[in-house]
Amino acid sequence: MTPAEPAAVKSTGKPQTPRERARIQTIADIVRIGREHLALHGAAALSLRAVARDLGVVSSAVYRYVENRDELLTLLLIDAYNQLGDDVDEAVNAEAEGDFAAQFTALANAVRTWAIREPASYSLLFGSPVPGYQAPGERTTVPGTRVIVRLVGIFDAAYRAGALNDAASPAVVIPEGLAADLAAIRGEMNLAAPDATLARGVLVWTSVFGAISFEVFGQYGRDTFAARDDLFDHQLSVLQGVMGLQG
Amino acid sequence: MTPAEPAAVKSTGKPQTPRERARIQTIADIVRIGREHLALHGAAALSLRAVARDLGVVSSAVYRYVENRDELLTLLLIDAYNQLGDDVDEAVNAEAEGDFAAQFTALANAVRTWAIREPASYSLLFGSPVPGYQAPGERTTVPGTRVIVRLVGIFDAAYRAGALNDAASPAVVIPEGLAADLAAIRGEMNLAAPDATLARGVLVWTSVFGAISFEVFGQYGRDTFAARDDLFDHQLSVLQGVMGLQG
DNA sequence: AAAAAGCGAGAGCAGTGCTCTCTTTTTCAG
DNA sequence: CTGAAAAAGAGAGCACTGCTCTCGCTTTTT
Repeated sequence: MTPAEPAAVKSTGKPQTPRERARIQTIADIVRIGREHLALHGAAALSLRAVARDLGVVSSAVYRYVENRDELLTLLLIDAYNQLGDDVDEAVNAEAEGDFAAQFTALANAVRTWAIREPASYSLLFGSPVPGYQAPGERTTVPGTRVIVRLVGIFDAAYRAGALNDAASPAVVIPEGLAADLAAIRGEMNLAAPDATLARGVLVWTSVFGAISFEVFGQYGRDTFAARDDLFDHQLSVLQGVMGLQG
Repeated sequence: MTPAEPAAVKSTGKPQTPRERARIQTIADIVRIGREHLALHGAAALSLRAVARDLGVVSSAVYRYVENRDELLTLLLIDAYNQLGDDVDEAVNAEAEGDFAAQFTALANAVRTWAIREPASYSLLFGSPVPGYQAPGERTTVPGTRVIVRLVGIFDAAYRAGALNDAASPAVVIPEGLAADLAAIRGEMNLAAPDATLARGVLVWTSVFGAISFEVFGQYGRDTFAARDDLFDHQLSVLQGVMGLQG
């Protein structure tokens, strides 16, 4: 599964002095404790003072390591993105190279499993934005796009391999503005798939996260769906059909 | 659009004494101010003391009207659900009675428009749950299900009218557990549509909210999609195809 | 008119984020 | 090896939060 030790610490070469090593260790401890508090009480209840208590240190001391509460949120955000990315990569890599349908299913199931296991982290990444907190794009963009990059990679590889059934997308017209956006994405990510395929990929992407969010955030009633695994499987198979992925 | 005056106050008959009328008015003021704070600063930053200040009263006085912060959240939750429900009803009712595709599009666009206009309220309803806060089902279930009830109603009416193209759903097998859940829903809501249709309806439901959440929560990058209206329109048309709704 | 209930003000408690100063410890340069 | 510099921890303090309690005052009810 996911490693227990957070790796959100910048490893600029080898740690030299013992003080530097201690500092890195302390930051790692703060992230670990913060992750525990996040899992137990949620993001809004994340308190630097409580982390300091668990660390066995007075509250002002943690400010030597973490600039403020938002900085800790950023560290936890990056940590969670990488946990999720690792899980997804592992699951997708376990599938046969040419079995794009299985890869898609594995990716979606990995996201769902992680989300159910770490609902607070999932909320932090994909839920309502924490008020007053703006994630610094230059630090979170790369880990934050690992899953979507992987998903798009699967779809594009499937397209290149001729594994996408074009009959699934009839005469759907892509408006000009959207086509421009998609062209930019295609260029930036070196994709081959045409507009209709990319647009459907976006829909599949949002739909997968919509289904998972409904489950994690409790939007289905409490007792509406008992067979949630079945439900998700079914949703995936329909989305697979939307994509034209032959199962 | 939506009325400016919140109606989340229980109107048990006519207000009798002036004190009772003043009380109802004060609660309405608290909800109105709370809604403003919610829109400006988000749910987690909603402070009873700040509401008290805006109300021109000392902080402990609001506890005469609202049991605690969670109670205020519940009032705002109900208020927001009803705002959204009113907007959706109005939009759907404006369409021709037999034009189910237009009704579906109107519903989805109404939700999206409201969500973009009131992102904090949307987050409260459909985002990460507020930690430590559990919405009291007996007060929120009815307003909270207005949209989905309306959506299912559209789909079921379309099915009864023979307006759903069954060719869209090939040999998709519904597992036993999911079929049981769907049967329970069908019974409870007096539906006629078969399992495959209901299951697709659930997918469409979660997909619509997934797309809106991605937009409102900023999950697309900042500049990834400039033509967001086009994108949403396209997603709706694909989902319409998934449902087999003839446009 | 007297009793009861409702209401607002104020003090107070425990918690939060964050800053500042002071002291101790560690690192580094000469 | 010694003294300066840097880093770290402790503690006090400020402004804020949710919430409780008590004390008077006003309105309603009996």
